[in-house]
Amino acid sequence: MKDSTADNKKKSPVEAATPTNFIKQMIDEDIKAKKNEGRVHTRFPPEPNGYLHIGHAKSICLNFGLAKDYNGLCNLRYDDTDPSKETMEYVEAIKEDVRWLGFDWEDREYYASDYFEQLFEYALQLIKAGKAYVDSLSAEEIREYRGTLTQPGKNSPYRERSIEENLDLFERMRAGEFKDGEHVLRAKIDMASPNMIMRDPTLYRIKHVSHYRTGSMWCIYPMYDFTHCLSDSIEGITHSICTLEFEINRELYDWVLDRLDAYHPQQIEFARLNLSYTVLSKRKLIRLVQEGHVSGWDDPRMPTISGIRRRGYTPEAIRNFCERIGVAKADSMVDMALLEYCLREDLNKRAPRVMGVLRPLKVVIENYPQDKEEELEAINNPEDPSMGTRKVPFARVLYIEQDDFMEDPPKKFFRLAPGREVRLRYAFFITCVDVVKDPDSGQAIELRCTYDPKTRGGDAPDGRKVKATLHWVSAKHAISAEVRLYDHLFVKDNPNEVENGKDFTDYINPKSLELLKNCKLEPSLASASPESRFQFERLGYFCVDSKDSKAEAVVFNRTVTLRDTWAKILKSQQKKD
RNA sequence: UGGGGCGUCGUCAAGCGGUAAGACACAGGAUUUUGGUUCCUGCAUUCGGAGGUUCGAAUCCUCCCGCCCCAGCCA
Repeated sequence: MKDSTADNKKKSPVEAATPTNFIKQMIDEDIKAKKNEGRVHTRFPPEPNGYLHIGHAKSICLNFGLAKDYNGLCNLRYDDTDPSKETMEYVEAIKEDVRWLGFDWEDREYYASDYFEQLFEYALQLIKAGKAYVDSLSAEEIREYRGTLTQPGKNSPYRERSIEENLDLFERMRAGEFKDGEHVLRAKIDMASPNMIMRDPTLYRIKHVSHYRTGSMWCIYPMYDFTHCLSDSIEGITHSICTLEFEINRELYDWVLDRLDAYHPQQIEFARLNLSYTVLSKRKLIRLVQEGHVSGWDDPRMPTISGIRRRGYTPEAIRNFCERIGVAKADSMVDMALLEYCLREDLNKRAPRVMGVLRPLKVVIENYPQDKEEELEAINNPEDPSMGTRKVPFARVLYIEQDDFMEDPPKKFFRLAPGREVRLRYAFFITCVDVVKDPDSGQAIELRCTYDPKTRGGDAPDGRKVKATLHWVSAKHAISAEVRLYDHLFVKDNPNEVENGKDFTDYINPKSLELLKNCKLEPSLASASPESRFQFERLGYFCVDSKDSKAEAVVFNRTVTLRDTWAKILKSQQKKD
């Protein structure tokens, strides 16, 4: 019953609808209540101080996705208020990543730094309303005055300065009359608030640092809590979606907007993504890069968008993953296996199949004529007949995978072994008649086989069956390539959980990268362009490395293996022993 | 020991007072020229725990337990 009707049934609009979540429910209610005239306007607000990672992808998909679902808009806004950490390099990288993921902010590319003048005006307003003051305590003193989680703080001796004095001091802060740290502008709220955030939070600090966009225009910079809510307000954002750790900041978000009588967006918090076998905190990712545990932000083992892209992931797979994991408020750790499932699902449909031998074992077909060669027809993608076929050259000397031969095979191994017949995919049945071994190691270095010319294409006219089909490549025609095998960056499912005296870097997987130098690939791959993806049959999905691959020295990255039930059988058998 | 949040299958996650969706993972089986794909089948008498309200509770109330976040002039 596998007709198109059944397929259509499966993808009926109801079932294909993106899953609901608590944010959509809130928006639905807002729309019903005619809030914001039914408008939906979100924003993705990265700080350009690092590269985007898969956790950001969740936020990007959420924000842009909501805008799309509700016929609204989503802005790209850089939250660039700390000039000591932010650079143009990051701005560019972020744009490239968001675009690659498939989202478009059109002309709405904004920067908090563009609002500095307006923000300054707002600060003046706050001072005039008696809601902010210039504090001249040192950073350490401010910390002491703040109190603790269980004890209230105490008021700064500068808290009651006159409005005039505050105005004067704040203007002079801007004018550069003071050194870093000499004064700060603080909101006058409540030093005894049970919410630490509300104990007269700092609004502006002096930093004689050049900003990557505003240069030396400013020497005072607004803090996040002051900037973010007002930036949202200025842009007419309706729903300001952020992660859970900002939940306590919402009180301040609302406070600022209320004091200033500004348009008031709704902040909504959701749980950030955690993924098993990797880390997703900027601090940790930056360490991996700086300490050389990886080759850079775009190392294919990194959970960064650029790393994942270089690894060979598709934007479709990532978007699908973000949809499947859902949006909620409970802390969660998503299984990497789900991401890999989404990837395979996508690649299975679109990646052309090809044959490549990673660890070559020479095979000589004894009864195949010395100088003969022929071309066999291979299907490019059994999942998609429209992708057509190609010719693969066959000759007397071939390579097969070392793993596909065992001299003394265990029970369930049904690949090649002495005396056994198997199929070479799209080619012939071959039988192993002899094994040439290295005299020192005893390792098989060459297999002598015979082939059955009547099985050309892979079917025996007499109907006999073989239990295995192997991939192979003609020695004479093969191209050599470097292949990089990647595995989880960490051996621990949650590397954030560190045992006493250890560091998360202690859990880095020593085998996260395996370099294979002398792989043999079918000749059609010689012209593969950078970033193009293939399925190496029976092995996994691979892509041409975007940085290191050259026409004369091809480099492939293994994106992900195929599901491997044989490996599972081996593992469970090993466990039994 | 202050405040804010959160606890539904191994992992995500629906559920919104009418008797536990779905996905991944896992385990079987079928089909297969990829030990791939696809297709079947199984997988929470129970929702952190204990009471209570109700004809009826994962959903409402009370208490308890556990986990996360906050003491940056970071975001």
